Amino acid sequence: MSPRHSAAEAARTRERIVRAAVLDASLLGLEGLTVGALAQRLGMSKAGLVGPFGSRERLLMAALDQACEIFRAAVTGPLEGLPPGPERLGRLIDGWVEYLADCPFPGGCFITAATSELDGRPGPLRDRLREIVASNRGALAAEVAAAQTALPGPHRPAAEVASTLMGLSMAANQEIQLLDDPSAAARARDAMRHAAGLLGSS
Amino acid sequence: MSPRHSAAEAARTRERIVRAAVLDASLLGLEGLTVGALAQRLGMSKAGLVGPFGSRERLLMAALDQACEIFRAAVTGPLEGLPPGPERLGRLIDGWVEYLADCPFPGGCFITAATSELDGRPGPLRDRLREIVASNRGALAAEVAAAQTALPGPHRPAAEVASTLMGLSMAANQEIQLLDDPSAAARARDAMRHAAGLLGSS
DNA sequence: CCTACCGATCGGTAGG
DNA sequence: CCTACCGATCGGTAGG
Repeated sequence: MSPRHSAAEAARTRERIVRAAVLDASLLGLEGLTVGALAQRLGMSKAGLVGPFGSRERLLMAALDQACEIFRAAVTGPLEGLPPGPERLGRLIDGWVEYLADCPFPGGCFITAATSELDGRPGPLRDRLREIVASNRGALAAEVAAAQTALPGPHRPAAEVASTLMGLSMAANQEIQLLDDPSAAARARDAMRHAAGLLGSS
Repeated sequence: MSPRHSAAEAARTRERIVRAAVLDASLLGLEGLTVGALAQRLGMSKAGLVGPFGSRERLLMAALDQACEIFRAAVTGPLEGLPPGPERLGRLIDGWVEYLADCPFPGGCFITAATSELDGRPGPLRDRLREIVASNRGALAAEVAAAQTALPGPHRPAAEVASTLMGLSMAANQEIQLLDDPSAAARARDAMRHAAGLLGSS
């Protein structure tokens, strides 16, 4: 006979809380998330909500990690098995733009928003985000470098192309989330493919 | 004989409050600014701090407008009198990168941070920010189009180049504020000049 | 997982 | 511009 509260049940509760925390933090920011409001929305007490994490800050950390996981599942997950090269980089760009245009986060790219919110606030959350962003940037520069070896030169420095692609994703996010510009996604796709060297010079 | 509290004195007080509010909001976000903490830092009462504005939200609006003014004074102000064209666009890029590298806001570009914070929160602050960003984007696209007429073609669409420049500024801001990357400014300058068509294809 | 509570702080206002 | 106060809410904890 299983206990009233099995470990699997506790894990499900935890996951349910984290999922709701990600949605709240996407709209209100990590700092704007309050345990009282989140508990009320889930029909739980504040103690029951924070309990599985120990503190609000560790709940925020779990939400940040979950957001990173959602990003990876949407953008880089579908590339698994494809060999590095122009084809893979092109698909990465398409998936990235699709992620921005039909975003799993209601408030737009979670990582971009967290960057602006946390970059001036020293602490564990900022440290973790810095790791996440540095890792994503490094992986992106490697994708660019791999594609360049199969494309005719000369090439821009891979780090510069990676910066351009990161920036274009942030610009598209702003155009979609703040400016409600319906042409943002198509423009971002063209600009990113061009910056990556995947389009002719025409 | 002047009254104890002249209009000029009131204006100075107001300006002093707005200046401090911009600094606080740059580090904590507009939502993170609290009138109690700001009043204590200025040695004032909460009522005295909010009084000249009527409410906290109108103080935030004044801070947003002031931040926009600071950005313009730093980046587009020095271009006054220069005719549109490649020379002017190049100087704009240089001033923009300099603004990001040696930023008048302690937490990095105020407008970029406000975008991420406000884009999911309907209200007067979001509406005002949207006007500011749309205006800046439009002016930038016009600068690009003017420069292109004096440069050998073919050209990328001006709106696409404007998106790329906006994005590169955001990427550089992230690299400077979150990643502490000392090569960010030089890379951003090269990438922006290249995106603007101001560099050869070498 | 809950109730019940802690001290602190929130934005705002009355009255001067 | 101040003091003194309002009701509401904050994150957290004790005890079960």
